[in-house]
Amino acid sequence: MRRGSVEALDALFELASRLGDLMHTDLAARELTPARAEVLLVLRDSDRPLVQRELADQLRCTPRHITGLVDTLEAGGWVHRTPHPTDRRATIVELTTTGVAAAKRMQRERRQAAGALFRDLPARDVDGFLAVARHVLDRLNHQ
Amino acid sequence: MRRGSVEALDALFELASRLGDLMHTDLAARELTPARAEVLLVLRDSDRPLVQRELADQLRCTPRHITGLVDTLEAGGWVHRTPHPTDRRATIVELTTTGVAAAKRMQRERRQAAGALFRDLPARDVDGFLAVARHVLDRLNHQ
DNA sequence: TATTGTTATACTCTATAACTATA
DNA sequence: TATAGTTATAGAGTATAACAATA
Repeated sequence: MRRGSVEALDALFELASRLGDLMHTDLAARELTPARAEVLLVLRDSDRPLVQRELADQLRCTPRHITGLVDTLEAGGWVHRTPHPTDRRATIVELTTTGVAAAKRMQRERRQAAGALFRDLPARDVDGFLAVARHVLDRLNHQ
Repeated sequence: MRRGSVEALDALFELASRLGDLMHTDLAARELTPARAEVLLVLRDSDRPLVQRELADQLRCTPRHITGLVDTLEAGGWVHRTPHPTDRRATIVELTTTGVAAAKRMQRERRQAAGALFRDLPARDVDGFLAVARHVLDRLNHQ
């Protein structure tokens, strides 16, 4: 077996866990959670409004779960629901001004955090890290 | 900012998420969950029996949470509680034979999975990946 | 007075199943 | 008959606060 594989896997999980904790704390200060923040980012990344079903597909979760997330986000003023113009079963979810601002801010902070984490590493090393990560992701996805 | 930083961070989270899903599925087939499996692994890695308080410290969670995890693990026959010989407030948690077998098996499977994921990459690349991961972890831990 | 583990309570993530309205 | 979203229910991760027994 490849030397260092287990260590690499351990480091990967440890890293994800620590970064996840940090994110969680930062989001909590703004009354958000990782799952709810993810909804905002998906809406922000989309070039058009999404229907709840599409949100469920993109977040890989159940429609039922989306109902709850959107309920909370709507109550907090981040998104609002609109009836679909032609399909009366469907509900369009759109970011409010507040939601757009929150998503923008999260994107900016993510860029800054990424920059800070890898700052004093040679570009070559970061590229190598990314290449390995993508290689492993490919393995997982196709097969 | 370092080019590729954001992509590296994204890939890292994606990877952790996919691997986490796989683990979750595998563990569920054995009536375990990630949190409960972690208890077994910590006990297995320790050279001596641990008290619940020590488990909470090592898992970075609350003593209350440990109570629940150990309750379930004990009911399932993976661990058993023993009164501490000298400190009557404390409770020692030890793996049963079943628990030891489960922990061993998880360790073996983790080694195999790690090997499979990184198999067709040059050792140099895996080492580089690990070095970057550890560098970033250091940044997070000390500062 | 401090510590160990517990009861009580609560929020969040996530899922399945049954149901309503609509396509 | 299939689909979108909801109500109902449930398990799991995780936390804080209050408390009893013990150190």
